[in-house]
Amino acid sequence: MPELPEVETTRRGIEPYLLGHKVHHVQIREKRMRWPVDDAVQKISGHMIQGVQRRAKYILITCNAGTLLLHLGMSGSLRICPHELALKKHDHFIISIDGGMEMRLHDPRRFGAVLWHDVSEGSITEHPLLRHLGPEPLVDGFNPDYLAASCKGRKTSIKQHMMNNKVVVGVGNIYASEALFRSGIRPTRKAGNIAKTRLARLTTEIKQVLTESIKQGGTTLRDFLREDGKPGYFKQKLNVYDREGEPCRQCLASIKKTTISNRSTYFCPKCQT
DNA sequence: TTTATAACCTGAACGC
DNA sequence: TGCGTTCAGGTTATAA
Repeated sequence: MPELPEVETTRRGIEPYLLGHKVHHVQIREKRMRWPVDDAVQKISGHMIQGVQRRAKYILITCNAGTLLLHLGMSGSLRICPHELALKKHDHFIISIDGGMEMRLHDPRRFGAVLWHDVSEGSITEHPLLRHLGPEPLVDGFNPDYLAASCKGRKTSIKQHMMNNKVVVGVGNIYASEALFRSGIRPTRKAGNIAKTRLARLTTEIKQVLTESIKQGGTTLRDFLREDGKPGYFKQKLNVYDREGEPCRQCLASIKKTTISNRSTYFCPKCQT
């Protein structure tokens, strides 16, 4: 569910409550997540939080004992709230901070993850889940030359290619469709069969759509809420995602829906070739 | 090596 | 109302 803008919105929301604050208590209410939650995550307890960062869709909460890795999966959200607020079903993991506040991970589908990377295990960038990730989409390393090189000889669809975390991180199902629409590229087109000028455009549009969405606080489709429980406002800006049968905002043609590797994919049959 | 598919899980929406 | 079916924003492990 949450894509990069949602995760970044969440990160920015929780950072002021965590950074420089001491963790008083850690509560694991449900161990059955993507991977079993190890008791080692308790090690953050008693430490002052020194960093709240993001890598791909992982949120990294660092103290001098190690780093807590959080992933929101498809249905996860983080919320900052006072200790007294009643717990909800699917509040699986809780960090109590000084001042009576808590950060709660709520994740009905439990595709999310809560992991501990101890300082003794070396740099967090060498964590098995992070080590092989491609570049962040908003950095200079993700550019037309890089994307063109990555596409060369690839027979898979451009949409699948851009959703591959080894190519570039953080581009999920919504923004893949949106960036391809803005670029005029049909999602089913083979990655290795697209002119470099068009890939250059795609590079720009990926950066653009993600940046715009972050400014709007992410996309709320069903259950994404920001750290303060409010929705994001980017949905109103979507051109194709979840708009099957509705008129294209550019040419009025009916938006089509197809399936690429079991994921719903939306495009305009006239604007995207 | 690359690509496609199955699997993880709950809940909302829909049709009958 | 109730039941069954389908679908959902992600990622890894396994198979082809």
